[in-house]
Amino acid sequence: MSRAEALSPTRLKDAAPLFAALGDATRLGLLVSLCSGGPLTVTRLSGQFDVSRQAITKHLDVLAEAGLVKSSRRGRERIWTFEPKRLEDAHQYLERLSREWDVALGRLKAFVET
Amino acid sequence: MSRAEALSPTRLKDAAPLFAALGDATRLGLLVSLCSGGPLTVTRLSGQFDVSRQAITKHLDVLAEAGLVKSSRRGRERIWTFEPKRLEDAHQYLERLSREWDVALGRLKAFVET
DNA sequence: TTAACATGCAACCAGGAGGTTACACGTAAT
DNA sequence: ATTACGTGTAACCTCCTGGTTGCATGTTAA
Repeated sequence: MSRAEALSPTRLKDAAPLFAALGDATRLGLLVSLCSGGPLTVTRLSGQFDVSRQAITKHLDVLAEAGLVKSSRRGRERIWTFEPKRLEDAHQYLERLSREWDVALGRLKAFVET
Repeated sequence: MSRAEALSPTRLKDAAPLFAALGDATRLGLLVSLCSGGPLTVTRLSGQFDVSRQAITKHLDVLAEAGLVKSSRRGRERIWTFEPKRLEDAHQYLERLSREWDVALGRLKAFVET
């Protein structure tokens, strides 16, 4: 594995869990809250949604597993914060795909013109 | 709904199904195949994966539902092609999120400096 | 016209995802 | 010291997802 590959997963297949984590309306809502509302606690977050605190905890665990959020304890409460790095990864995956597409289009154009 | 909103869904929540469609390794593989390998038929595609043709069909249906692929009949076979538009949408959703994050950081910085 | 091929459709199955309720436990506030 | 609060854990439920097999149907080729 090269250094470039170590920085962010090379294979597109590795992006699947990341996109899966983004593929839920509640989780996207949580990300937006943490983005714009700053670090928040679980009970605070669950006040903004129609599901129980425990359900929100599960969603946050999924986001944490994907590296999209991070948590830290402070006294009896746990603070959740947004983690922008992995979002950049997802961004790059999409760009890689569309680049591949553009290359294919280029090949097609070259073929047609022959 | 403004014209800009009509072009691509406004609410981030609407992005969930799109990301969910991307959140599966097999489906990402299909997209890559269709991107770089050009339009392909179902049986042709299923040759590249370890699952049955019917399973691949289901995945293609999911991708089509999300607007990521398109299909057309030609004789007895159905040709599947990549559809780059929605990928651009996903791209924009991610950018919107990170922009929101940057704005929040800016607010924090302004607050600290006061 | 028959045989081979590509697809469509339906039934079915196992496991995981998203949700709930109930309760235990540590920490803060009065 | 007691009460209130925030969280963690566990059991449970339902529904969807990803997968299978079997068979029917339409289309091309020999």
